Amino acid sequence: MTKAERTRQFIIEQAAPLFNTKGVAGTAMSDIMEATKMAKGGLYGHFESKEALAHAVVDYCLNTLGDKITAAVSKHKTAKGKLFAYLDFLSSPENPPLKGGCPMINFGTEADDTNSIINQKVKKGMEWSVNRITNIITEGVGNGEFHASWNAKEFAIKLFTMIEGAVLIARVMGNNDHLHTIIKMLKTEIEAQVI
Amino acid sequence: MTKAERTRQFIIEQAAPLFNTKGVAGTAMSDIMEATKMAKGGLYGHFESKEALAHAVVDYCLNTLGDKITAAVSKHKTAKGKLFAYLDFLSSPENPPLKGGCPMINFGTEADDTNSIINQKVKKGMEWSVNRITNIITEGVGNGEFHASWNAKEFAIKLFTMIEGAVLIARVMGNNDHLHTIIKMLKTEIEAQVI
DNA sequence: TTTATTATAGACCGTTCGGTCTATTTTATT
DNA sequence: AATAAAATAGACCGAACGGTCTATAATAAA
Repeated sequence: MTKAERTRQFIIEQAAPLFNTKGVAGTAMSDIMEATKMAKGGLYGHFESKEALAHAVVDYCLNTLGDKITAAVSKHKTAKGKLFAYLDFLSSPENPPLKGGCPMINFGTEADDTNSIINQKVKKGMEWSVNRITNIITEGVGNGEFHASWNAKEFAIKLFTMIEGAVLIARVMGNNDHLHTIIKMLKTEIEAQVI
Repeated sequence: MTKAERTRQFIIEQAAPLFNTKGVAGTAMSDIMEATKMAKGGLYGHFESKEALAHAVVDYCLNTLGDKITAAVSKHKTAKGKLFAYLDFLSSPENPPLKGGCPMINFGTEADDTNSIINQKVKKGMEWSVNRITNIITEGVGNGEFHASWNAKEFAIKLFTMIEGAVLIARVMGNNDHLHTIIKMLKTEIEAQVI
């Protein structure tokens, strides 16, 4: 890793929480100068525009989140264990994977009507998430852990939808009461499919 | 309604789709000047700041949405009919209640970390929404339409969470496939509680 | 119709925006 | 240690930002 690559990565990491909390439009390059303690020329030597930096930050946030989920999930061997780990991972926003909350919600909401490149990135992230959950369930059905009649894709959509909705609501409400309620319900539904 | 009141309302209505699609930070007063065909002085005669206009717009969006839902729901007499009307109302974003999507998602996401006044407004809107759904279910349980064992509050939270999640995902994905799946599932769950 | 009041246009203000450019420093190569 | 290359600081730029102010125009009251 060259110095340039390290500095580039450093900028992304410092900028990520700013973009994720204040939005792309709400974050100024001067904010990032302050966070990195770098001058303007230094930043623009690594990114040709604020837009380009925003793209790198979105990629970084999405990848970081995915990696952390993978780490949490892959600790378990059973499909049920993996699904529960996925849910538990999200239910402890005291130790949040990323400052500012879920980047799919934040960047997705800001970009949907105004920035097709970021919108596409988030879309891919969402598809990837649903597919990951679907695969875990399919696996569990395949090895006899869950009832064969369980519609993996449909429940994956339901789970992902409920999680995203609950995380959004938790952020706005400023507490995790509903989030915990939702996760409890999802766990009950999963449990009901265990043979 | 005085002229000033009418003009003020006109500005809010023209500004609402802008704030709701591009965000508060992403919308400039010059955008609103263009939309209203008014000069800067005209706008600032009715609102002391962009922030004050944003507050009025958030109130307007939330109230408009609430009114339209009320209108759709109150056409029906049974609790099941009301719940279905609520779901159907949201499942036709071809005829959206508001350009830019759900204002609770849009303003809630932008404001959660940066604007406590708007955050509070959205929070109230969410609590109002959950209460409204809870009341419909409680009513249905009370008049023997639904099973007495149904936990109204819990299902209301679940319904609202799934709807918000699904609307968010529909916006990012650019289609309503998952939204329809979710609504179908919710209708099935409601149906299962009908006596 | 005159008069008092209100609403509006648009020039203007200081600040901040994203972005450029060059001189200088730091790093890597030999 | 000398040199070539890369990285950085910060002055600078024009445009756009939110906001003010005053002269004028439209409205309402008499």
